[in-house]
Amino acid sequence: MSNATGSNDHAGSGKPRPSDFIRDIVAADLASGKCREVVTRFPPEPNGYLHIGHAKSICLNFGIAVENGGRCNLRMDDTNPTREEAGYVEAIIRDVAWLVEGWADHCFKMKPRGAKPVVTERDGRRDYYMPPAENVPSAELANPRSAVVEPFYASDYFEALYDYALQLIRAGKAYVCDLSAEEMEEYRGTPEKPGRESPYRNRSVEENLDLFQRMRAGEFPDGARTLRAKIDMASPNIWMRDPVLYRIRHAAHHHAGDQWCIYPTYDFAHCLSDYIEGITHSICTLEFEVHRPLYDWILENLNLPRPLPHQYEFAKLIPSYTVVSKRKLVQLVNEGIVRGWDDPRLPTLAGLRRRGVPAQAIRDFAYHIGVTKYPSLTDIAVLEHTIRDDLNRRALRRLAVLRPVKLVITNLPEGHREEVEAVNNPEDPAAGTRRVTFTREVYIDDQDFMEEPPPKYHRLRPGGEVRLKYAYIVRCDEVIKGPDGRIKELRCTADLGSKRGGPTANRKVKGTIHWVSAADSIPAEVRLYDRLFTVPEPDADGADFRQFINPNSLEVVEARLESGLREARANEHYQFERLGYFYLDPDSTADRLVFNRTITLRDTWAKLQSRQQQR
RNA sequence: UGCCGGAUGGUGUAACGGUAGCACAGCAGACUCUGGAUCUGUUUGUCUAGGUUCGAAUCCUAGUCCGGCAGCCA
Repeated sequence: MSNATGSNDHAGSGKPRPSDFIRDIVAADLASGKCREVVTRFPPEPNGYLHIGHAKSICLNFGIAVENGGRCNLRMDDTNPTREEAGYVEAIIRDVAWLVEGWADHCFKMKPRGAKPVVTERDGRRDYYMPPAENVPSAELANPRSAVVEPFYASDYFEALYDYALQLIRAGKAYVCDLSAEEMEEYRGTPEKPGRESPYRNRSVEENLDLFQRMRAGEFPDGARTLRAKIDMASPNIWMRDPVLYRIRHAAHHHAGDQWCIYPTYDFAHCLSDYIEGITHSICTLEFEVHRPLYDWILENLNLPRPLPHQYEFAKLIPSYTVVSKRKLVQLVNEGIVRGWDDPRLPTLAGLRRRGVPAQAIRDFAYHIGVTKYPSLTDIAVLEHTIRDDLNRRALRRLAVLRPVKLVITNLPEGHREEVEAVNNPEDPAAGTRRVTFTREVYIDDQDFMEEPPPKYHRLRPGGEVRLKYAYIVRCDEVIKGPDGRIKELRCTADLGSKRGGPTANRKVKGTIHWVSAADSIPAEVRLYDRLFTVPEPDADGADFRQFINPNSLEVVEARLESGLREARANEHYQFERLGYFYLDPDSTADRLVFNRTITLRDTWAKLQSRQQQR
């Protein structure tokens, strides 16, 4: 098939375009001429924050648009006024724009602010169509309060949906039902037993029309009546047993205001929203598979003039060592187990972003996990790998000491101070070098010295040698302890000829450790994050996931950073050498820096050590 | 036990009747002024039983196991 209009590069990763059963269908539809352009949509309900699971869906929907020169609409699936809030809409726009920026922003579609569907006559049939805004600068797409564009909203189609409901009634395919919720449940039957027809099922068209109009006019209380599709109460598929299309809810809507007291259900609104926007491929998760016959039934019974959208289902992401369900995320936030929706320990896009995870790494993750109909548990190590892989290439290297121990070089004069040259990124020579101040007294990390080290320990020990990165090889002569027995300082002598370019520079020593100048470094708060849960599936078998919370998911240390980090920038990713990747937190102030550890470096020593301990 | 869907190494995925491949994880080694990165090697797999075929992960039959569905949630 042709790539003429699409990118052959997946998600900006340089990897070949992916292939999966949905992309195969899209390619076949294009090849057969079943559709000429590809239009997808990402339809979150604005009642929570987007998370890594949504990222899979976003990458799928936007990816298909990018690869085929199509477009992808961001749509708020907001048909239930009692659950949804405008505040979430802004967060969703921000997260989506962040995730697709630089990759799919040209396919990312919103609509002119305030626009409603265009009404036309086609072949004597009334038609509603909601086109996207054209030529929108990407800054506007990323601005949740843009004056020119806004997302698509299912609630903008309420008038059209009402009209479609009227058409169904007139065709004798929908009726107003007076059964209470409890009665309806009873009439519905069970999966094994067919349901019974409602006594209101055979009302006349005129009576249905009258009643439905009065439902809209607010004549009945919540729950008094519903509009139902007239399909088949004996269907083996529960969703075909005269499903509810409209319910009465005397409640204001976050977007539509207070003009409605009847609201369409998901099943009625979703397929028609897709149609109205000209969606070709409506991609959703597996739990909607059994709804597909209803999706098709509604569209096919409306005599619509344009091509109909089709629904395809894939398995949603289940990541290990975290939870992703809206209810559980809300619980973590509301119970104060984490500090908010953007807590860096959460799998929310806002949390991952704050932690320092690049959007590219999330897109790479989506690429690696693939798309199938098999509901699998995905090892979070795959995400950790794509994060390290991306950050290794781009992060600026800096020196920082998390748990400082003083090291004094006795053969250097009091007040000695010099500058050494340090590499900014060994993966990227263009990143250049910088000067770092080296002094007689430095700090090293307490893990880099042991009085009685285990076998294979390559770092500093009494009488042992180690290289201070970019500076000298030092030998530990003496360990000075305070009255409490804790190490106060390490007294060392340096091999003064061992600096780069010096006569003994090429001497081999087992270990190289990082350091910062005692006098020239700056203090900072560093937040060390670990997985939020201690088990791969914290919510398996209906167990209370809170019992598996990792008590050490956050550790705060008072660190010392090389002084150049005073100018650390937000949005810049840093590697603190030998420690991991770090990212400036918005809690930082002018005189107090706060860093989040995005992720540690791969640590083969730690692995070796834990294996030794297990023996 | 109704309907819909699914099953390939430890995990995730590819192979579209023709050599079971890739990634992550693991293990072993090389290299290294990051125990990082990089490179090399390597352990482990087609749910079961029949059938069709020169040939089956793939097609057929039967079974097993797993997931989803009985909101006026999405």
